[in-house]
Amino acid sequence: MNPPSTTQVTTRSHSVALTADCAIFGYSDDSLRVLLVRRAVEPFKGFWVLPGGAMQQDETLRGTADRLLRDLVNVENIPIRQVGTYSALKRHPIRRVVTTSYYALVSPDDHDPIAREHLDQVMWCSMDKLPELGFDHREILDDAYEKLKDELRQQPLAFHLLPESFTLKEAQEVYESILGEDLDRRNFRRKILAYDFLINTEEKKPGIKGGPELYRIDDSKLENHLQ
Amino acid sequence: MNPPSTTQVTTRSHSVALTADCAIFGYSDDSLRVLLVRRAVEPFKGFWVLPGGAMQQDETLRGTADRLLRDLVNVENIPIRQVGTYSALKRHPIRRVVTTSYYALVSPDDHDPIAREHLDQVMWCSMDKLPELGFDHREILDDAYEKLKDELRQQPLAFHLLPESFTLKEAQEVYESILGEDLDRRNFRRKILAYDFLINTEEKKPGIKGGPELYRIDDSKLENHLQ
DNA sequence: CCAAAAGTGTTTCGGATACACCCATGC
DNA sequence: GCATGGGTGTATCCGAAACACTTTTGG
Repeated sequence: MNPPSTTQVTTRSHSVALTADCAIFGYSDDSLRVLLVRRAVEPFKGFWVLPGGAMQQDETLRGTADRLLRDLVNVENIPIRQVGTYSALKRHPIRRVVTTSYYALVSPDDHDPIAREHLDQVMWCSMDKLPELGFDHREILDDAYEKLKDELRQQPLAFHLLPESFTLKEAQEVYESILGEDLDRRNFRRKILAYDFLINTEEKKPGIKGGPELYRIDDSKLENHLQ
Repeated sequence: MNPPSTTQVTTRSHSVALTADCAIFGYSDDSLRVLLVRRAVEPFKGFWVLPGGAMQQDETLRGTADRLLRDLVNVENIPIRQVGTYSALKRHPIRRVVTTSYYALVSPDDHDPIAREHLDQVMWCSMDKLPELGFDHREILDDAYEKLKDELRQQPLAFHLLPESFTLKEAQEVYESILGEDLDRRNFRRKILAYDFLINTEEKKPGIKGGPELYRIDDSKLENHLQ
């Protein structure tokens, strides 16, 4: 049995690299998607992976994740949550890399830019059709997706995946594709209309039979429901 | 906007130390307790902190946490969960230390040994009477406690805090002190007896009016309910 | 005008809560 | 024997789930 000296940092750092990896979720073309990037160098050259980067000296891990989001999708102040930290010995085949993962939710209003420039190196990949991922990113992504599902059941997060105005049907479809289950239309409407952050714009979405009403979010009120 | 090169580990490690800190919870003398150790060196010399240690070269963070538990309370194979990773720039005043926190639940059958030897450096501190903690350990402990509460509401974790045999009243008291609310006796009994992992030992606990029945856990069945 | 989708209310069910009496034991 | 705590069953409440018809619009 050791004395409490175990509480000190007694050992040298073995040049462990610290990184942040980010599962950036979006919703488009009727499916939940995650942003993947293609590795340009070994190891796992040519594999798709979650975007990630090394934590800089003057940065927190959260700061690293924020920076990735700025660089890749040019957004700030969107919901982002820490998921977990992965430290298996051989998760990176060459050197010791410990990574902390986050997930983030971006609206389709924001996630166009990058797609045009690096079509061959970046993709919004449907969660139904994931390729093999490099490193342990499949496990990291699965954990992030599970956490997203857990949180969505407890708070109305999914609206961050919708454009500025949307129909309730569209909101329901986002919920359904994240949770992977069908929801009753009337129960769903009742439930989310019970919140006070949905504003009926009094406009109707053209081009769709039935003439569905468009809603938008009162951001300041939505914040009361988060966390 | 950066190209996907952000996905590579391009920067040098700045000798960031990686540690694991552990909120080890136990239940004794009618209250939920957490194991604290007293810092023997600067910074925060003399302050109480959560037990923690540096991740070794051949170790995962989880391995570090397991080692702490072996050294401090001499237990293995008890429930342990990762809570979060803390990377604020000045959380350690001298060097950069990033820590990943865990919480663990130990039974009173296990948590005697250390207390005798290092009475002045280790204590099982009631969660109601926490001293000021060094570093950001108060925040880490609060987060761990919140996570414990969340998980307890969803799965029957608290039995790991009880001795081998116990009365339902004792189990209820553990639940009540973790959740911080009073529970109805009959509803509580109904709920946990509905699980199949409680075995009535047919013995009664002596020395208590009413002659309460003693129960024990069928570990293999309990496992079905965890995670 | 007809097909497709949107909008709306009520009933039912199940789990959680509230609650009161009898029984066993310690002193 | 009496005070204290243990053990048990039922009525109620509330949120979730199930369910069908009318209205609006596009073609």
